[in-house]
Amino acid sequence: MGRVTLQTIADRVGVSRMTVSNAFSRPDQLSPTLRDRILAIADELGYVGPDPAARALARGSTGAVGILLTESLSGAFADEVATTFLGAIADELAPTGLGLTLLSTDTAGGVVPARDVAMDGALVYSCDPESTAVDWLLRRKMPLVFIDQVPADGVPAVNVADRAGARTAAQHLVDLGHRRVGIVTSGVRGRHGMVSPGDMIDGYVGSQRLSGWLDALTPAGVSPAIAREPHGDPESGYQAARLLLSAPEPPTAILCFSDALAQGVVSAAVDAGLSVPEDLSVVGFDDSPAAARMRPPLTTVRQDIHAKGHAAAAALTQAIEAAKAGTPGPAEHLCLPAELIVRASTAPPRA
Amino acid sequence: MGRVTLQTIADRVGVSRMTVSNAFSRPDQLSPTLRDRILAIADELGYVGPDPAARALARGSTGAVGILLTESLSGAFADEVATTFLGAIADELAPTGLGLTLLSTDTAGGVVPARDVAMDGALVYSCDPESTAVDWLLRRKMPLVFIDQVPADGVPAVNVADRAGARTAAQHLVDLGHRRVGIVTSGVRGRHGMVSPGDMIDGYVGSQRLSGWLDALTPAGVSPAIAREPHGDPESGYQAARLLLSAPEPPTAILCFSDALAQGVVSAAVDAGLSVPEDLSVVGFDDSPAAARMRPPLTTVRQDIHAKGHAAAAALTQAIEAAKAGTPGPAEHLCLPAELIVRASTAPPRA
DNA sequence: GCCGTTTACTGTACCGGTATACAAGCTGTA
DNA sequence: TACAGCTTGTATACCGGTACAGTAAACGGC
Repeated sequence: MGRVTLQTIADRVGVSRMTVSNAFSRPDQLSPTLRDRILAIADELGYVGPDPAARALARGSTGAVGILLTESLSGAFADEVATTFLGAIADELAPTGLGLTLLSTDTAGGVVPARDVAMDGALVYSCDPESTAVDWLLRRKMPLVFIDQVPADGVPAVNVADRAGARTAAQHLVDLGHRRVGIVTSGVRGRHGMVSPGDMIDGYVGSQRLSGWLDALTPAGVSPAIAREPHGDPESGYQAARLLLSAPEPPTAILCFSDALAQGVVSAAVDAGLSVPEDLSVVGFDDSPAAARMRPPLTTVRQDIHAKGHAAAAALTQAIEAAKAGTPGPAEHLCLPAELIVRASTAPPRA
Repeated sequence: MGRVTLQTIADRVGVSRMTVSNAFSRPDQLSPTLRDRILAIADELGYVGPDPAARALARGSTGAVGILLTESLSGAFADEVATTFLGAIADELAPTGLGLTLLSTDTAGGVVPARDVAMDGALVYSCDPESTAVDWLLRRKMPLVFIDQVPADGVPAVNVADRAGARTAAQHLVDLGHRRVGIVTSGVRGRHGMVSPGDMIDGYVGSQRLSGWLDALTPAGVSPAIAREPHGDPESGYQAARLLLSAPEPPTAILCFSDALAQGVVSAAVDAGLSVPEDLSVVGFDDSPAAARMRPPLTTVRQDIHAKGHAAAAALTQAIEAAKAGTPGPAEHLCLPAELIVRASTAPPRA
């Protein structure tokens, strides 16, 4: 016995296949009695509903959107900011009934998800704009939204005022009187250890934040010592801080690329017998839930990740609608605010 | 101008549509020279590759598998254990070229992802087995793997020895001499605050761990005080611990459903002027990265989440292969070990 | 009682590919 | 020379639906 399709049911009920299709997809097109009869027989035959793949082909839309994440997916899942963002996206998408497909940039095996998976649109989150995966998405001309990426013409973008936020954070330290400032950052590619600004091959967010810090530090005559690790976990922050603190003239304050790194920095300071903020001020970035829980509570730059997710999801569904309707419309470039949250991990340097 | 399809290219090159299809999907079926010519013209026409939706219909396989997660997806993303698991799954799937589609159980809007999204198989992670979403998946007769769920006949399952692990943890406390033991757990549904075992409507994992704890406590004549919160974050652990510690005869040790809750429990103890482990022993569950970083480092029950992800992904790809080949094969029920890791958060009670 | 609407259903033509069997043109060899 | 055995390319028949343009009958207004 073959598979049960609309035709099987149609034959059995004695109506046309189209009527059965309508029974499932457009209930208002047939009489309730007939519909009930069809549904009953379909159920009896073990029919589950129109085949999604066939429907996708016929309708021209699959019920899913993709999301392209940085490098290895597991890296993204280890990052609290990324997972929070994903959660926000998922929440926004749920009521629309869209599924969210994680696209790996891994192209091994000859399969390229960005090219080979059916979807109605995609989010591109903090990816290398030169990567082949992004290129495929662009070539498919599907509705896209860039998040935390260098904005591109014709593609809606959602970003955060990273540069302004970073500048405010650095200015805060300058205002407190710090003149020896360290920076702890991370990134897989490029040099590690003590680096100079030119050594950094970071994504858009990384370079924006660095620019912001320098925007405030340079006019104040401060040239920061920068320690850079491959990863962004607390352990890496610990290592980077040790490097900075072992210098002949150690910094009195450290700006971190993330709250996770800042956690490690604080631990390193404590282990080195320094107290925060008296001996060392520490500033994080993102205002993750952990930031407020730290002791001392961490001064950091807050970004509203849920708002970012909301905006991204909205922009995507809107782009999909527009594409379906044939009305491209202009690609909006959104920029969400970033706000300095002063808590207890920063103070003036010891006299 | 319409869309570019295989036919467009075929007409332009002067070959049959099938040959163009082969140029993309089965390069060994035509001469390299012709293939190059076809590819060149396809590129010139802006053809991106075979349409995934059409290919899915014709081939009978989409390049994606689904994953059904507990309740709201954002809840899952806030849970470090779940995200680590997702990362592990994603990593396992990447080399196979399969995309991973997150299925929301949200059925609002008339769209049910579990029924309406095209996929080759699905993982069901810690879901209510009675939920309609799970039911749809079962009815679609698609290859499934149940993870952290009550195993079902005919469906491959991956579980952890939660009960045995919990028993070992509770036994550890009993052996140390504790006789007043508290339990901190969480779950959205059911009663909250101080509860008795019967009040808990928890998932499989929750009830397994509880059973394990009781397996060791009951024979020792210990009947634990149980505090239950809706959520599983540190803040909830804090609240639950306050409840337990404010009792007339507060516990000398607390067993927690997760490391995240344990973090809050430790904070609450510290804030109450108790030192861990001298005044209060605390045991977590999962051995998340944070457990070893806590101070004191947390005694906990370790489960290998990467192994779980690996096993689940392997079971699913295997089930998909089997289904494709028409060889159902028996559904294996795997159970991964759980191991007590004794660190510094447990000690004998004060004399 | 006539005519314009609505309701309920059907027929046909796709959506954009892939599997499979088959035909034609070479090659090698007995 | 004749025949088996590749290599290349083609023709046909689906995969399982949906859109859209009918058509026939029931409905309603005057």
